[in-house]
Amino acid sequence: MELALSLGDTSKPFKFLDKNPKLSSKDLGFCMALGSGFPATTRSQDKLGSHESNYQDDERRVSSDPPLQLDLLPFSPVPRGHQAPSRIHFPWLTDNLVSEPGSTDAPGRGFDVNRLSMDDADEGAAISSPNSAASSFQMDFGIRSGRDRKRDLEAIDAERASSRASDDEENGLTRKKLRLSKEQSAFLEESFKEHNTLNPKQKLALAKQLNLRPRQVEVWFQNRRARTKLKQTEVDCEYLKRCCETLTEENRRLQKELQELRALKTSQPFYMQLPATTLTMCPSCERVATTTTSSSGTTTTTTTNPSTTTSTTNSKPLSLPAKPRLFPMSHGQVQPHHAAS
DNA sequence: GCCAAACTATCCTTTACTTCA
DNA sequence: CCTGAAGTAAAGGATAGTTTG
Repeated sequence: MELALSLGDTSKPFKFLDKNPKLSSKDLGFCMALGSGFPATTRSQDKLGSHESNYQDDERRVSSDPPLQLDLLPFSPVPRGHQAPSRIHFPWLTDNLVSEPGSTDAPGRGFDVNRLSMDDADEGAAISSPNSAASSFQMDFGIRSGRDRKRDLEAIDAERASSRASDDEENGLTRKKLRLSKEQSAFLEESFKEHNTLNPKQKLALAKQLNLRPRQVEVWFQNRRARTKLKQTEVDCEYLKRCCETLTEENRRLQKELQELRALKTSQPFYMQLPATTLTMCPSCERVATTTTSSSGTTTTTTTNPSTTTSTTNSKPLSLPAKPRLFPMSHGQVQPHHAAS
């Protein structure tokens, strides 16, 4: 079990957005322009650690560039004068990222949650300003299912936590650990399926989409990679354990077989007069065949019924995948290998 | 071209917080 | 309500690769 790793180029979109109909076109219908300003992520840098400053550098680097259209999402920007596609409303998105569907408002304008349609409500992902989430959602709870309401509350909590975190950071206090919302986690998870590492642009794009700091996205991917590795280690461990058990059992069986052969040799001395027999393994089927060399020099590969030999009556196949099976099968039989012992 | 310092990204370990049984 | 286990966000250090002067 291996994770496919695709380190695409920076312009490569997240393919899951195309593949996942739930998240594609209609739902994730927004594009993003990274321009000169990053008001949400720009903050004082003197309190930041080394990692933090790295990402601040990233932000500065991007920020200093001319406005950059990221094609991380399913459709391209709508040309001036064209009808904008419908847009999804992520609760964690700020109103400066998403504009109302069909609205002529440019992104960056305010968003009125009261204008949400029922469809939007059913998506359970109404947009709101992170600073006014509670009041906005309260307006809508009357028409929401309990589950949607719960999700909304979770989103609000996440937003509040994020807001608290930012405030704390700005105040120089230690940032409290926040819990990512289910939507944020799911989105990150989908991103991880596409790329288990991020380049700076992807990181920034994800951070902006999810209203997280780039450092949070980075840390999430780090921890996610660690979880994947841990899981893989557990799987490997389990496999090796099974292999060990199987081999132990096989060893036990072969020891028993050896004892039986020795007993047979003692009771039937004429056995020693048989022609020399060697065991060879068939490279294609990985089974043992018996090759007997006669006194005249001709060799014959024999296939005998295992049931005629007491030493093989209790043979059973190993369950190890793709491992050589060192025991006689139906078309080959192990003859007593009576070396001088 | 070589080298050392700085920078950057990632991994690993640990801590602290949250959730849940 | 308390508690321990599990999950996970986050911090900090180590390391390796890259860039720069």
